[in-house]
Amino acid sequence: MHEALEAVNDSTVAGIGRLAGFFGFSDVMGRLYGTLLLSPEPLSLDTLASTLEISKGSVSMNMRAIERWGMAKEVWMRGERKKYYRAESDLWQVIRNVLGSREQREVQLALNVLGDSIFRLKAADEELTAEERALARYYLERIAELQSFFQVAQLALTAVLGGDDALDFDAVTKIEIVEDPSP
Amino acid sequence: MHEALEAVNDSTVAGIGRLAGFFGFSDVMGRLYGTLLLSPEPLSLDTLASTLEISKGSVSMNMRAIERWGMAKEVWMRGERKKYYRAESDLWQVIRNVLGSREQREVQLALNVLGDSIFRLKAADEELTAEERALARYYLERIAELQSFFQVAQLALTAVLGGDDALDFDAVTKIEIVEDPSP
DNA sequence: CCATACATTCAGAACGTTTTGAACGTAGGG
DNA sequence: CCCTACGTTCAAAACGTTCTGAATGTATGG
Repeated sequence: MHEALEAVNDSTVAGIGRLAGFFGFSDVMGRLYGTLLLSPEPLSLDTLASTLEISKGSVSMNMRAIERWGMAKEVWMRGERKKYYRAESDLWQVIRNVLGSREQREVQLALNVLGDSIFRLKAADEELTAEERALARYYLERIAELQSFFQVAQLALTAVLGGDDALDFDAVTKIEIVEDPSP
Repeated sequence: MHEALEAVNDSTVAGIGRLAGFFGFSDVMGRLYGTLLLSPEPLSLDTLASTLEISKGSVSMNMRAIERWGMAKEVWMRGERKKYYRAESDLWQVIRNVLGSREQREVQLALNVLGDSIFRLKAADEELTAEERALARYYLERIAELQSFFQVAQLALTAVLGGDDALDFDAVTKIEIVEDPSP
């Protein structure tokens, strides 16, 4: 294998690991995904374990997570007993999967909590002393700002997700079937 | 203090801690910032420590980080020997500070690495066997996709940062001076 | 219905990160 | 010029997270 190819592979896999870490996944998940992404052929768990020099156990668990996130699909190879995986190569699809099912929920939850707070403060208004009432108004100002932040975030999310939040359920449910390439 | 005010304070501080964690800071930094954000008056290190029930040392170190990120300013109170802090209450300013100095760098670095990889692969092309050349082309496809992702990220960043990447250097350099409110 | 080859699981180890608290440094008031 | 009140620092401890590897589960071919 040419040195340039190896170097590029290494830095790309490492980079995707870093990116995964940024998105709140473990680096290993990213490196597994990166390795698959740069392999024209599906890879087996054993291959992944020896390539990345991590234990089989870790590969097994991380690959299941990767699969659940729609970042890779299992590929059944005729005549093989091993499990093979192929990366979902459409990066934007992967990003939509993650944003759609994780960040979306998070943002919605935050907006609910903020809405609740506003309600509580308004409901309690009558029972408050003058001093408390001033503080309540102060809270409301701050909370309104937080609300506007999360509303912008929500807008940005729905923009990336393409208007409606249609997720790619195929990614997690289907198994691709490939003919054995050898005769 | 009315129960509703306390409840709202708690959930907001906890929520901002969560948000901070999401952005790659420690939860404690977020809770400190949240506590300051919901206080009309600047708070001292001691107050913060006892309010959040964490050690003085932790408050000291985290507050310095918060200050460096432009999330709060030190406020010198006449006649007081304690250090007081006030939150930067313009949330968008805070977000611009963070995105501008951290994510921006990260994205730029990624784009550089990817550009490098493309260069390396093209430069090595002649020395490759047919098989290696096919793999190199495969890599280039995948790397091009990564590039497009980071380019979109860069666009989004410059959009939020408001065209040019003007940072608020005041946030980290100035110290606000407040008159002693008591006679 | 074994024997084999693989995948999965999970308790414990290893690791990195965060927190604490005691020791130290420093400045202002008396 | 000392005493006090505060801030800072950092080694050790606590903690949470991730990894490993042996034990276990499972399916396939013979």
